[in-house]
Amino acid sequence: MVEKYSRQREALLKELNSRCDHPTADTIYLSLRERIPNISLGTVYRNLSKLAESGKIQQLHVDGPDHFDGDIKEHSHFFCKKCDTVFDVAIPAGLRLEDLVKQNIADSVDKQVIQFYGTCKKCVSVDLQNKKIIC
Amino acid sequence: MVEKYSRQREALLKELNSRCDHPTADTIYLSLRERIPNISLGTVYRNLSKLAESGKIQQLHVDGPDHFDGDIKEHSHFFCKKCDTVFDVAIPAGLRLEDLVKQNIADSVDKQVIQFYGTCKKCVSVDLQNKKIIC
DNA sequence: GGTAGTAATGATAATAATTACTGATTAAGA
DNA sequence: TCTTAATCAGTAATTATTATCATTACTACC
Repeated sequence: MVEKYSRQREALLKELNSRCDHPTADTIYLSLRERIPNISLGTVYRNLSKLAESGKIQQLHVDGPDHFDGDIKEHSHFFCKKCDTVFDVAIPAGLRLEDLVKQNIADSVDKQVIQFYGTCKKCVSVDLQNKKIIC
Repeated sequence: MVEKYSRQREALLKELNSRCDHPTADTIYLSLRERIPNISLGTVYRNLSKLAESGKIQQLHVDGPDHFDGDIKEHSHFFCKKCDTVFDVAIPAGLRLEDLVKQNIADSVDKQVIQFYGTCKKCVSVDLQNKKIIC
């Protein structure tokens, strides 16, 4: 399936790259409707998934609806539980993570979550086995 | 609101502490129904929220439904995108994070997410201001 | 430029996950 | 034992997200 240009997807990416907050799908939808009045929420979700899957944006799973980030450099986030704002945090190597956030953004840190996504060794070996059986 | 003992909440916590996977609310619900046949899914959600809020368990926001972890020590997780399994990862200080996961669990790491939760400086200063006005 | 093929769209329905409501039950202290 | 308030089961409602489908609009080729 060859990806085809679409005005909506382009606007979505531009919107996400031009703002420094970390909007939800709905926030982006409301924002885009000013320029593309009849854009549909489904189109926003569809393209956000597509952009996230191809690595052009980041999708952040948090309390409540997902947030999206146009900055794809590896970096951390600080979520304020009170005002629901998402802050960017750049982590220099060799620094205690929590201290860093506290320097500029956080008054207090309750919780720190580190997550990895990828493919586990078991799944890869199952793939190899299946290959053997088929070929 | 004084917290009152409940058989259901106790069973929930025990269940979560006795298993080493990271079940979803629904998985826990199905499991508990064997011992408490008429427990309701609402009760499971209500108590999971309560336990997570009071820090007795961890709630993991990921692709798809949330997962829960009875282990509240600070540690990382590895999510296999293929089999949807959640692995625990202990991170010794001073080690490159990604390398560690790759040692035992991961064949490949596509994405690493680091998240902080807490209260930002702005919110705290707003709180102070409000206090001034009221008192 | 015309047109065939197909990805993408808007509108809406459907699903999944979670939360809220309600009247009954039960723990816990007086 | 009596009272009160937290908790429950059952169910309805809400929220976030995904699927469906008929129509639109990119793209490649003539």
